Amino acid sequence: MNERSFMVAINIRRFDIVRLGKKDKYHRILDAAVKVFAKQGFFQSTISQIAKQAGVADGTIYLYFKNKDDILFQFFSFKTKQVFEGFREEVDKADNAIDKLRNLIRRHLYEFQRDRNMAIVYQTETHQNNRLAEAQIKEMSKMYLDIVLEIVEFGQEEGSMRRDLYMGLVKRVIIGSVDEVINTWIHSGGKYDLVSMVDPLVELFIKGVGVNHSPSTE
Amino acid sequence: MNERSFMVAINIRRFDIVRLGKKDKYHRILDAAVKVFAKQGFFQSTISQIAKQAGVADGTIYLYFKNKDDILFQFFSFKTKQVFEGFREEVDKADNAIDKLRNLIRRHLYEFQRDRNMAIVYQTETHQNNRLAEAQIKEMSKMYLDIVLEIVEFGQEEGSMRRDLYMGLVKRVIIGSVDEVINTWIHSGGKYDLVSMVDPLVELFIKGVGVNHSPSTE
Amino acid sequence: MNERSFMVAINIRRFDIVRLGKKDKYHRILDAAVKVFAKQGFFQSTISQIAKQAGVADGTIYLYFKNKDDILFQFFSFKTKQVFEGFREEVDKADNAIDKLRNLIRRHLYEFQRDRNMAIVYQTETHQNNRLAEAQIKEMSKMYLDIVLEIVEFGQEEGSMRRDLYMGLVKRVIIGSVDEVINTWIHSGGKYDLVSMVDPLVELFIKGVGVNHSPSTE
Amino acid sequence: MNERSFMVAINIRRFDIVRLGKKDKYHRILDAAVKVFAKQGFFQSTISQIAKQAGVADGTIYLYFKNKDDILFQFFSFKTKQVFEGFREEVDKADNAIDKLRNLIRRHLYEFQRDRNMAIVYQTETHQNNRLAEAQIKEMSKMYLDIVLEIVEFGQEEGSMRRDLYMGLVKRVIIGSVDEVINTWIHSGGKYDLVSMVDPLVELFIKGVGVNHSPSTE
DNA sequence: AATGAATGAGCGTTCATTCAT
DNA sequence: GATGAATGAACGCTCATTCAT
Repeated sequence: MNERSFMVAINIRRFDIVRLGKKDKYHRILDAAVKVFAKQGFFQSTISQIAKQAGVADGTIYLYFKNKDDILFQFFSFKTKQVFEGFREEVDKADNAIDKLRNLIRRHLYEFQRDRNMAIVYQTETHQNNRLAEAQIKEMSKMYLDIVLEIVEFGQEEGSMRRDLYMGLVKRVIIGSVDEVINTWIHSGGKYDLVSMVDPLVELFIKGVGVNHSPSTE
Repeated sequence: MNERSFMVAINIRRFDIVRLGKKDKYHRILDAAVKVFAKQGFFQSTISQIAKQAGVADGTIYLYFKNKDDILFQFFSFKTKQVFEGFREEVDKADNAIDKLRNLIRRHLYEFQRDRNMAIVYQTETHQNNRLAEAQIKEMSKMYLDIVLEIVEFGQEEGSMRRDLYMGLVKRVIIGSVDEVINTWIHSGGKYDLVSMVDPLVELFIKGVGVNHSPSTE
Repeated sequence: MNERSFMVAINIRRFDIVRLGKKDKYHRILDAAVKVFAKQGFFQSTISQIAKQAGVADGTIYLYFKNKDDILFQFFSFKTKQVFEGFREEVDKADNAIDKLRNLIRRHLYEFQRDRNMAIVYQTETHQNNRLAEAQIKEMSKMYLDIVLEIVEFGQEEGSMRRDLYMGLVKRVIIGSVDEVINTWIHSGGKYDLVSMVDPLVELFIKGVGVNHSPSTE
Repeated sequence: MNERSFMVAINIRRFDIVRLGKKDKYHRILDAAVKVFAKQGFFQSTISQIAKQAGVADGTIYLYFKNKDDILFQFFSFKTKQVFEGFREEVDKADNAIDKLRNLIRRHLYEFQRDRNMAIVYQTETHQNNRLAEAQIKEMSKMYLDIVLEIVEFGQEEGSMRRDLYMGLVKRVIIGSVDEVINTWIHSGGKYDLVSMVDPLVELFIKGVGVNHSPSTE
């Protein structure tokens, strides 16, 4: 008797969810930050610049991020990490080592081409002694290294790759090469198609630059 | 009565004068800066830290460098450039492409292992969108790329390297790989011998990771 | 199809409605504020902390208080003032000066012991050059001083107190002493019973610390 | 021959020492800070205001103080502490308890009258839950309490003070009274002579406000 | 030449207050 | 009324650079 019941009907259209979600502003800021970082580097970027780019007040940023460092941290924790996690499934799609490698690199180039600002920030901050996101970077780096290692070992078992390889070096050659290809693309202004580099790149890894020494021994 | 006179005798021997000469202090500051930059990155380093490390006053730095940026500029202009200029002669010593490549990389690894702080600063700041030393970096980068290009073309003419190579890619694979090998060494704390990586690295470039395809043609 | 409907049933019992009434919320906020001020001081306290402590939203506070300063103002205007107004009747209950003084101080100690947070805020902010609640503080202070003055004059007339007293000083000695007794109690963590201090305190005021010089003159 | 001797005569007049010593600017800033704190309270004061008052740049303050808190800390550590340390010798000058007490309070009032800004800041910040200078404040407070205790015990032994005193209370009455006398003086604008309060104050402590009860016992 | 105290612009961050919902 | 996201002014503090000595 002392109770009253209210029946409340709430209609939420998809549009509203997208437009008003907290996620919305979070991502707007994160994207703005990545854009600013890409242009000027983390330390040269100011909160004011990011806020302006995101179209919010300076203080608003602190509703979504603990501090400036945290923006970079979250970039690596969520934005980049997610990209790297996609690599795994791409590799699993193929059933032989060379295709696996090709899929991995293609996806890598594709994702980085797709979001050039992310690519720039990733390449830049990853080569820094940044204690800020060290754990995240190490984790992603290890994930990538492990996938490559796995692919090469798979190739050795299926007989498509040499058994006398210094694995530590193979990993670095592949990763370093992809890295450098992306860097060159970035510094060129992103003018040409990055993904089309996959096939010649993989071919180089497999066959090397040397001419073929007839029979077998080396 | 309110005045006191102090008589101070100061003896300065020629040796001291020489030891503190301009050339000397310039390098002391530059070395100190590189050490500090290596540890904390350019933007995180302060003039005070550099001055302290060099054993001079803050203001003294401005007698030798225009400003903070100029220190990095001069690092690339003189310290690093000189290292890269040594690469040329190393390449000329060999008379076949593969040895030329081997010599180039060996010298590269040797020099970077020799001065780890330089290696760190080079690797770090080179991957930045640093307008500060952009021209210097591009010049060195081009010099390196040209040497590699030259070597590969030489290899093609002497018949030791394939003619169907996408040269732009070959250059990036070689440079990216060396870069990554150095990076790994740096992050490992410089524990192992970097130079010993040359031979397996060159072998990888030449032969690739794939198994040998029967007869001859490729 | 893009729309979703949520039906939410909310049950609110009369009890809750009553419990959240306006009067109630005002006091909840004021109490919360006093608690927070007591712990951290006025300037170190934030509206957010008060809101959290009161269990309301930040904005809600501005429905009951003009601004942050106003909270302190109202603390002195209503919470503390009311306590001080109770002193008057306590004094009137007694019919001789010494008992009047005893009653005044007992009530003072009792009320401050009863609400330790109020005591802390009162003691702290009262010693500040706070323009915020200056008028209120002066008024209460004057009210207290007047009561003490009245008591002493009463004592002089009834013959229980010396006539050669510097009244301005007597007031300050009494007030300052009570103040200090409360301060000490606060800083001790409020461990012991404050009210039990009345009798020895009044005895000290009356007899002083000196030994009694028999006859009369001194 | 390789050696050269320089004889340098340095004349330093007392004036220069006083005017240029590092101490000079340190004290200028500290005095300025105390002035600003006195007017507006610690939390309401800004570094800019202090710098302006001291006639230096904002940054200069950080050459002499670790941070804003440190200014208050040093105020208590050096400026105020020194004043309190002077109390001891004043007490030792007298040979009976009552004169000791009189000397203590006279010096206290004298020093606080002499530097009104110090007095204000001391009275204000001392009544705050300031974790900033807590240790310093407690130390001074204890020093003062101990001196008073010592004086009263001395008085008891020499027979000039009652033996049936609740010592904890006596200390608080004396300190609280002096405190309040100073507070009143401060809030009056420092118009009248504070030191002249000593004699009537001590007389009150000794004899109390009550009339003399003829014979002896009470 | 060498010093290092002094400067002050500029940044990251906080928080009282507002207002659309 | 109640909310809490958003605001932006204001502050403490840092540090590259200057300049009197």
